[in-house]
Amino acid sequence: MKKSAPATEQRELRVTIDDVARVAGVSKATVSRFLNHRTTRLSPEIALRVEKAVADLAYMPSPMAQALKRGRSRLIGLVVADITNPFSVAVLRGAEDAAQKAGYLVMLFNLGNAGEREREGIEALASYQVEGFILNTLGADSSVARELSRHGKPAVLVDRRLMGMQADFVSLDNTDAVRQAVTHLVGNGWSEFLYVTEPVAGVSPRVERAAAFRTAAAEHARDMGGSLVFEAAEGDDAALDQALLDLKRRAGKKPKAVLASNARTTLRVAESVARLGWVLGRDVGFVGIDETPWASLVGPGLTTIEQPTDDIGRLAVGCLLERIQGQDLPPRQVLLTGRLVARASSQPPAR
Amino acid sequence: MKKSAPATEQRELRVTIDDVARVAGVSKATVSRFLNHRTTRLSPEIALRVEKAVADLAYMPSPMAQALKRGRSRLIGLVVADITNPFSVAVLRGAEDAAQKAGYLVMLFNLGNAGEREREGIEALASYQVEGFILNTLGADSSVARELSRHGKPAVLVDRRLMGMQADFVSLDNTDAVRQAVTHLVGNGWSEFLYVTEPVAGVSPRVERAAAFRTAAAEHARDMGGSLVFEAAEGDDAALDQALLDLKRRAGKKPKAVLASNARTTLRVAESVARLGWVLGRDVGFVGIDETPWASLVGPGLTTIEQPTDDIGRLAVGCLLERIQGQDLPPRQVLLTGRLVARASSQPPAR
DNA sequence: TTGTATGCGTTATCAC
DNA sequence: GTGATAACGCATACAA
Repeated sequence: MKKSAPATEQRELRVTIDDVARVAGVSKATVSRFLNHRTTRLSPEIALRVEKAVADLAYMPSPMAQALKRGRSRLIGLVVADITNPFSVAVLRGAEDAAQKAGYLVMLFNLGNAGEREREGIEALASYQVEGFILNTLGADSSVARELSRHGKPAVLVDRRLMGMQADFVSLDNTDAVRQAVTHLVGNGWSEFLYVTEPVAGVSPRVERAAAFRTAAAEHARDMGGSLVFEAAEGDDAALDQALLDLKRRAGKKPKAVLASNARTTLRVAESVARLGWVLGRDVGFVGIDETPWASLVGPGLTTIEQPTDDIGRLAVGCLLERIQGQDLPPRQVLLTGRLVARASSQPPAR
Repeated sequence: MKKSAPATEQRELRVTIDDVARVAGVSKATVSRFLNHRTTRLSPEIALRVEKAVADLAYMPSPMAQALKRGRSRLIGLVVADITNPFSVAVLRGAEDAAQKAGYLVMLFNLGNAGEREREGIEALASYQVEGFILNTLGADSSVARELSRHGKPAVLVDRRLMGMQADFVSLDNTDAVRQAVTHLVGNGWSEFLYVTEPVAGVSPRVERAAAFRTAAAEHARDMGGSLVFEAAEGDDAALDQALLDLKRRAGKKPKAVLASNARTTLRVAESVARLGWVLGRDVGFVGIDETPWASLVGPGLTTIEQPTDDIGRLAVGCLLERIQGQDLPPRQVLLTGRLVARASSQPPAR
């Protein structure tokens, strides 16, 4: 019945371990041993026969069956808050690459910014026996931590911390990044500052960066006029325009600069500046977190802080694999430092 | 032995169909039927018991085991040429979304532009019993078509055709898109044209768009001065600068315009224009294929042709699911029309 | 209508 | 050293 291969319709030609065993004239146990426990000694002659059969049939074990048996799937689950976000994609790239190199495949679950689906995503991925998670979540659903530990599978957080979650964490060194930006601008002679961020709302990188800005501002107090943090609500461009106008009024004749918390904010600030008829780097200094391919093309070129996104992804799966391999370390934090890419938007103000 | 759950170490608390059966006081066959064949009539009383047990235990079938048994995994394999490419990501987004809604999960394999890994990717994904493929490949490895039909699994091509591959194909209507761009520019009074593309090298969308440009140029011959196609090699910025200078010389006093084949090309053209000290929309008209978040910020704003990327992804999995459900249709082509987003870079030339 | 038994492709525990 | 054989969790043909 198994041998009947109708030539008309191409049937499933999956080569199984039984086929190999039959061709090699051994039992499947032997084949399995040959494949998995290279240590145990097989008689050379048999080893050769098996090896040849495997090669001839181009046999590849079914990861599904393996997963079912051993409980390990060589799969990594990646839950991402918003695949539209270039940062997420960059991390994904690094992660997928590192995973591939380690013989793992990535299963993706995109939340589309729908926080309530976090549990759903983890659930779905877990059901496929992923061996661990990389989470770039919204942190909206606090039950995620429980959900995760319920499965007892390792997880590493990327970019965003999760309250009540004891796990490895890989991210940009936000404090240092903001400090670099402020130091750079102050050093170039800018003195009135506005830090623009998406609504903080307890999202950890936003919280940290805003706090870092306040700290840095305090550190540079004697070289700075004033500093303010503005939370730019999603669609409210008018408010952002107004914040910039306020900055201008506040600054008077002193050179004013804006610091944007990420690429999306950078976009919005650039648009706002354009609406006001200002020119970046002339009417207002600028540094934005997140390097982008278009940074050099906007105005006179935008100074940015580049995140080592690739490394973030790579290190995230690195951490994860260590956990998967059973190492029982305490939760680690991996903070990567950003790199300031200086362009004309932050050059010393005229006069 | 199964019942011994050491309280010290949280053991695998995977709920299996056996657990449900035990709790409900029925056989696992009954549970399975309740879950899969809602049609077959169970005695209401038993159905209720099973339902309650499933709910109480929060039972979720193991997709792995199901896949092993039925040969179907509710998994879709997505092979992407370069996850760094915003277009790929946009498609991925749409695809992942549609897949999720249909109860499928996406397994991702990124080629990182390494064409020789196409087979590897398909192989890896296939081994996980993905039910079908969505391919946005490089087309470098011609063995891919064979590889695919070997597995007998449906595939749909996105954006790039594959030689010798009979499969569904979803893409932007390249011909129409280029025609829109040319018509728009000609209508606004631009007359000398340069079409800039990445090296064509047999890559189908590049071929098609370049061809479409030549056709459109021919159609508008009486309103156009001249038209040329330039293939911008990867790192060779000087050549691109020279091409633009040639365009200028050729055009003389006539208004000259550049058409960029995609977002990456747009970036390079914009950089080149900046190097030459020109201003888009004034010294040179411009339209680029691919809408981007930064299009409005470069120069006076870049006119673009927006691809319906989301729909492309969505329709791709739509096609795929139809195939998976066994419909035996002839290969289809789904061509989606782009939308011209007019900005100042293509406004009628001064004078 | 429900239960029993078998097999999907592996790995692992026994015997031999 | 090697080969039966029993799981892994599930779906289904068949028996009841």
